[in-house]
Amino acid sequence: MPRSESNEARIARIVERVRSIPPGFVRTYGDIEPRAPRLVGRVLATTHNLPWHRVVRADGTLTQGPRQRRLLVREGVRMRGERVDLDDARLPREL
DNA sequence: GTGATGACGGAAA
DNA sequence: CTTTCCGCCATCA
Repeated sequence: MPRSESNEARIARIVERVRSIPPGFVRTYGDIEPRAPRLVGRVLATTHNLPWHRVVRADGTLTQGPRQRRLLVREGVRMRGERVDLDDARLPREL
């Protein structure tokens, strides 16, 4: 089966979804791109000017350690120990 | 072309 | 709670 969607379109969609996360909230890699969460990581690592700290793992743990934690806390995101309280800060998936 | 890798997810033990 | 294993998709050596 050929790709039903170009790579650029997929990347653009990921970037858009990351950009649309408001301060004080987060989304998980899986919520952004269910079929390719690792691709989201690649985009965050290679694309500048993105609120990268608002993207966390599915279980609320952080990918970028203390640095990321500090930015989230500063925005008012509630934490449960070392992880984000997803019940409070997680946004619904986009349809 | 093949195989390893990564800012992941989820199930199983 | 932890570790292990496999699926996922684009990149890169």
